[in-house]
Amino acid sequence: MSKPTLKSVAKALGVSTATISNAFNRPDQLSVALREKILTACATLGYDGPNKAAQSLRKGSSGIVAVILSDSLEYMVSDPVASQFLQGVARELERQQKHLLLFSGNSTNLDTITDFVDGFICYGAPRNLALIEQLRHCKKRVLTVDFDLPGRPSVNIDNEQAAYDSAMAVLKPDDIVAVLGLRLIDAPDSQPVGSAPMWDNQSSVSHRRLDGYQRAMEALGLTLGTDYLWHTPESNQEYAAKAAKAVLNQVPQPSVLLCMSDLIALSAMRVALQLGIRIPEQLRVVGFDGIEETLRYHPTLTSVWQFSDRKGEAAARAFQSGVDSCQLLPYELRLGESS
Amino acid sequence: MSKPTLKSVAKALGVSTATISNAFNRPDQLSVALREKILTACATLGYDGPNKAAQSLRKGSSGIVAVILSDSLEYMVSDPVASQFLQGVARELERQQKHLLLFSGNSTNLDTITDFVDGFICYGAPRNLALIEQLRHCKKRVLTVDFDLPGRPSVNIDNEQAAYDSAMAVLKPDDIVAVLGLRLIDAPDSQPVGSAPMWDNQSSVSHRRLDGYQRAMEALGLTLGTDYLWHTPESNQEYAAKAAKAVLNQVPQPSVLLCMSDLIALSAMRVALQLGIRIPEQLRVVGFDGIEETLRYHPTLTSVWQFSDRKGEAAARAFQSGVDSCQLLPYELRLGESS
DNA sequence: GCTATCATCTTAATGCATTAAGATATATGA
DNA sequence: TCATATATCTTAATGCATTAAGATGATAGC
Repeated sequence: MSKPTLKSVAKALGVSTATISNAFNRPDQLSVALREKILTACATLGYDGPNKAAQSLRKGSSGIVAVILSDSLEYMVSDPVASQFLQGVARELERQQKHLLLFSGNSTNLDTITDFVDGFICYGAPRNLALIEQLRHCKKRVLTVDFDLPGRPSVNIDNEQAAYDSAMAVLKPDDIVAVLGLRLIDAPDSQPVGSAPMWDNQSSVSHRRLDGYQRAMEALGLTLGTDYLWHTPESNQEYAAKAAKAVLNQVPQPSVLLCMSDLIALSAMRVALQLGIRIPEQLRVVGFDGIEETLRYHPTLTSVWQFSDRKGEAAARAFQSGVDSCQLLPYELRLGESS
Repeated sequence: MSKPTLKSVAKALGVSTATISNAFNRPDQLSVALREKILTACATLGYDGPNKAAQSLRKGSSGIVAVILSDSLEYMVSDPVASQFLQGVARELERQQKHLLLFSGNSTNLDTITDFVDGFICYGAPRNLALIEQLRHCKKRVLTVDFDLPGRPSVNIDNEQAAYDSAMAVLKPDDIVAVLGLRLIDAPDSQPVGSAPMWDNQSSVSHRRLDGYQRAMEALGLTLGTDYLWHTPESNQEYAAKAAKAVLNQVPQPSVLLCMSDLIALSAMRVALQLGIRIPEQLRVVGFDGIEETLRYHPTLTSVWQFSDRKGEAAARAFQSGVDSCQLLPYELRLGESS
């Protein structure tokens, strides 16, 4: 005996397939008695409802939402900001009774899964540029987070303004400023951005934040020295430490470190302490993101809290809603002992 | 104009649908010239290959493999052992050109996705017992890791033997032994297992490891005191610290701590040092898993390395192979400064 | 008693593709 | 030259279900 299908069940009961389908999908379309009968029959026959793949083919939607992570799964999962975001998405999707398909931004090909999903929530610009092209032309719903795709809805915070706010809260007129963690393309190690920068053409959040930092500096008549702006390939301990070490050994020594993430800021503070630099007396540090770990660390970090989990929820909701607007979420500047 | 389909493309070119299908799936079934023509026509028409959902329906396989995590996504992602495993699975699946669908062990219902996937790789016993029942009767391929399901293939290490080995390498005839991290069901906080234990009926790895620890103790004529065996709900800092504190304050004080994970062991060592207990002079500690963090910590930990990433790869390979055997992977006992 | 309405069920078209088996035409070998 | 093999393409059955529109009989209203 082969697997039971709508058809086989219908035949077994001597009713039409439409009726069986209705028994599962539109109970008001048939009598209660018959429905009961059908349902019990299904149970004994081992039929557990309409095949979802066929359903998806017919209805044109599967209930699966793909989340495209900018980098590899492994990296994303280890980054507290990203995994918070993921948790938020997962939570909201669960509410909607939908499913989450994780997709790496390193992948080359979207259309292995496009047909299975209702659309894509794209978190950050995918590492693989080909993916961006594919997302542009994708026929399914696409919502971006932390980066923009022309004509697509997005969820973000005002990175420029937030960076400006945090810098303004910390900077003084005679500061020497360094910025850590600008994200360049195809630069595999930490390095100074230099005078001929390989600008990231994807308008990543780090560039928006840099804009904000620089606006604040201009407001105070400060300039950013060439070797005081560093790229890091990822927000991790080692890359950040390398950049921090280099920058803190510059002459003159920076008095303020504006960082693109809390992880980078934490790492930089550790380096500073190792170098015997006192925080905040000799060096003030500003982070970005707002992660729990900064609360347990001393000195606590001045940072922009963007509540990534809520961002995840908002993204999943916006995806579901079908609205095509670009949503800006609130952020919160929290002053810590580091400034 | 609606979306192009196999049919519409066929009509546009004046050939049969079979030919179009063959152009994509079986190039040897048609002339090179026609194939070229079809492919370019598809490009201009905006048809990018057969719909995968329909394909999956027809072929009966989708190329998507679901990984069921024992706990919530959030927890799994924060546990280095689990996320290592995940990385391994992701890596191997990528090689196979398959896709990874992450599924939480807290979920209640499998059949929302069953029809979309080729099967399940189940990592640890799902928190939600209903899932286990569903996996038992699941018609798709199911492979388990770190726990067993009758009649299903599995990938694991010999937890009992590994635990035995590590304990034998550390224990001395007059030791006072404590065991930390047995996993009970439905016990939400750290607690002594006590004399009337709520045994975990799922043959979790922690029980196998306990078996090994106890076999080693018996071999040396040692017994495990009632309050020297503690449950923790998860392998995290707080739960572990609570258990460790309690156990280390027992009289007589334990001289050996056999832990169910490295995370627990690390946490226990921190507690011990805080209590002024010297390691390994006054207390020897044994972990389980083998995680990078233990290498950076001093004293380094004696532990069983089970190489979770390789386990992930092995699982994905075994899943793909279709073989129904229960595979035991090698482990490695590494002695550290903690013993 | 007759028609309009309603509840209940069926028919049949449809979604998008795969694939075994059949149909042509062309090339091959003796 | 004729029969056979080969290359190339088509037919039609199939996978599993949804859903608008039609059929049937029962109920209600007048």
